[in-house]
Amino acid sequence: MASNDRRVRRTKQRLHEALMSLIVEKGYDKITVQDLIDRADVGRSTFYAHFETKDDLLLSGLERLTTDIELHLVDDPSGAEAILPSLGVFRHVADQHELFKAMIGSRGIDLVHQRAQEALTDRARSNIERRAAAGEQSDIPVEARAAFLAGSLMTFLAWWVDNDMPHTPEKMADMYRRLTASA
Amino acid sequence: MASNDRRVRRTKQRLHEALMSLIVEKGYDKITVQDLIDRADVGRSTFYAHFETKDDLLLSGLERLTTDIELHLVDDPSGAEAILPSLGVFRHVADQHELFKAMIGSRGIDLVHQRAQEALTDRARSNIERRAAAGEQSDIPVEARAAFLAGSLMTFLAWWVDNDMPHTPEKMADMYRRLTASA
Amino acid sequence: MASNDRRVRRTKQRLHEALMSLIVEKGYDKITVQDLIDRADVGRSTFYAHFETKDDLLLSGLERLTTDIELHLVDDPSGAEAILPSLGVFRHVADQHELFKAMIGSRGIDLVHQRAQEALTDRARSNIERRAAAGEQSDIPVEARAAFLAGSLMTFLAWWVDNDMPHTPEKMADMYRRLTASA
Amino acid sequence: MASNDRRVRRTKQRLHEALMSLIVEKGYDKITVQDLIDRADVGRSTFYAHFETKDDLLLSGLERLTTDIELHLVDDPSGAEAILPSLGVFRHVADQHELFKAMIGSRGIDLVHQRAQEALTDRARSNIERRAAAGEQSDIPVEARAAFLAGSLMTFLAWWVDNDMPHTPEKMADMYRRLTASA
DNA sequence: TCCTAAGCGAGACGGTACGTCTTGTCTTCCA
DNA sequence: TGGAAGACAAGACGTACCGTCTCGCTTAGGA
Repeated sequence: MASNDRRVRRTKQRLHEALMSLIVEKGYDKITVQDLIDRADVGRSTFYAHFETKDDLLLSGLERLTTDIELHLVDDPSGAEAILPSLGVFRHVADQHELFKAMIGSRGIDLVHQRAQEALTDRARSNIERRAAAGEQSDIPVEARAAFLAGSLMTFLAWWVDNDMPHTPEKMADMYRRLTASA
Repeated sequence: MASNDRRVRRTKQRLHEALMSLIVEKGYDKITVQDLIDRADVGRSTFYAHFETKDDLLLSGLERLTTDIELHLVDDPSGAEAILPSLGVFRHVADQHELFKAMIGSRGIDLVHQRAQEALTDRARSNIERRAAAGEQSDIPVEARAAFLAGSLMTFLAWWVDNDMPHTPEKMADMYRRLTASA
Repeated sequence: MASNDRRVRRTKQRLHEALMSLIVEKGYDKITVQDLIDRADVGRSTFYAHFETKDDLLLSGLERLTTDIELHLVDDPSGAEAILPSLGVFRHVADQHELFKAMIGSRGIDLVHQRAQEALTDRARSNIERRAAAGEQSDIPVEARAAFLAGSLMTFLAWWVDNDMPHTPEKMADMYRRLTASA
Repeated sequence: MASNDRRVRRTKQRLHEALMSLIVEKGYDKITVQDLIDRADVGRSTFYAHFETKDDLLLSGLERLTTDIELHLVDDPSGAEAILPSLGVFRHVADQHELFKAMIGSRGIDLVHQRAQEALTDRARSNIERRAAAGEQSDIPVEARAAFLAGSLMTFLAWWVDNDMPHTPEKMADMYRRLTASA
């Protein structure tokens, strides 16, 4: 039913918002289902009608996050094409510093880290393969290069938000580009 | 009392062994304190007399791990000096593949990942500073370089054990050296 | 609207039938409102539009039961007048053995037991009073006699259906008459 | 271990006391497990370590009740031997009027009613059989007589406590004896 | 050889969170 | 416009672990 769809969407939305605010406030691990339903003003069974577990709620909200990240993986217009153009990502993360610190910082959420890394790896792999098709060569396996590029970008992002962004997004992106120049 | 020391050491040892075997069997997260004391054949209060929590038991056993890793961070005798000479580490990890997969693989234990990364970062930082004192220069901040080198090595290790070591330690170390040549 | 009245009556009827069949199948206590509306093929809100609770549904259907019982409390034409002429009741219960076992057996439904006992007590009381007006005397209070007669008949009925009617209705009625001869 | 036995016994005792006081205060049906553990100052898991359900707690405490009742089923010293000598029981019930009203009154607890009736039936049956062995005869089956005597006594007790004991125990016992004289 | 204090196993305990279940209310759609 | 469908808030249920605790038994060193 359409009307129910609307109600359902509203309920899920409230739970996602509750989750996000609680992650920033007290950290994902300390959140209980009771916290979530109190904050979202939702019944316990309603929670379990829509999500299997707390992790399920988190993951279902993560698609937006990874989509967002991918949308920001666009080339700096002024520069040469990079395998993982990171400037947009650094800027996006800066915009929601607190949330990203709680999510992908070193004390962040494992699940988020994994998903984000997967998304970056996928993007890196397809870009590498596109270049390979265009004639570029490397004797380092594609998978290893993709993992390396994605992993070091995640590390860089985590280090950056952990230390409350000691450099500008531009400087970070520049350092990342130079450090991975050999890849 | 010497005898008590001996008994205490034996009790702790049994708990550490129980932890390690259970990590490989069912994964750290699924282990309960009850599992540990059953496996170690130890009383519940005895566990809590020696360790505050399951994490505490893990961490107290981790010093050996990080020490081990540091011991293997030695220069390949044949090659030039690297900031993070990784060959020994890849070899060491290969020797205990199952355990390291459960500990530092992408589905591994967060705490271990953090500690290992800290250890690598510390080593990287001090090596960079030693070189700086020797005249080498870089306009990328030491902290960023150290985080990058340690993080990408961890990522590489995780990718390697996740995929059940598709390459030899020598090939991995070579790839790591070349990919980080710009750092 | 007459048509609505008809629909309403039909809905109530279906719920009553669902209740009766479920009582025999799984026992009153285990029945949930969901069971009832599934069986009656009725919406949840429809149930609550007509009945406040499961007990309410039961009670509203009970009037027929007590009326029935009262209709069967008629004198055995061949015998002397009894305060509670039980033969018709035993026969009526025998006709719907399963249902009455689930309703007034010792594992039956409390509410039904209470209502039936009330009905019997009322009848006993008015019969006693009619006799008293006709000159009969007893130094045992009316209320006590009525409670006694009704209660022991209920007990007898319960014992009978619990044990799957080990005697004929005639034998039961005869025993009841003789055991309560002093009352 | 003796010490644990002592602790366990104390815990169970507190739960039984909590149950009894709550039965009088709000009625058995409205009591939740949470009420019980709050009142007894006991942890939730402790409750479930000792009792499967609320009913289990009730039943385990009921043995004392039925034993009590049986102990009071003794002959009135002054009178002739009765199958169910009720005076002691009426007196015992009077002593704990509130509790028994909540337990065996018509709005009482089904489980208790059943158990008490079983206990009375057993006693009646064995007394009847003893008499039969001594030469007494009746053409009414033993089971029917026992059920009748026990059931009518329960009814009488229920009626008495429901109406807040309108007669003395002696009067009640006397009425019961005379009403069941034919049995 | 006995004494005594610590280490220890066993497991009861209070407490917290879980995921499930049922209730009675409320909202929307549809015939 | 009223019944059907079913989402929802509320809250009790029984389970799983946690970290604390009390209790006796063992055990080994010092008297």
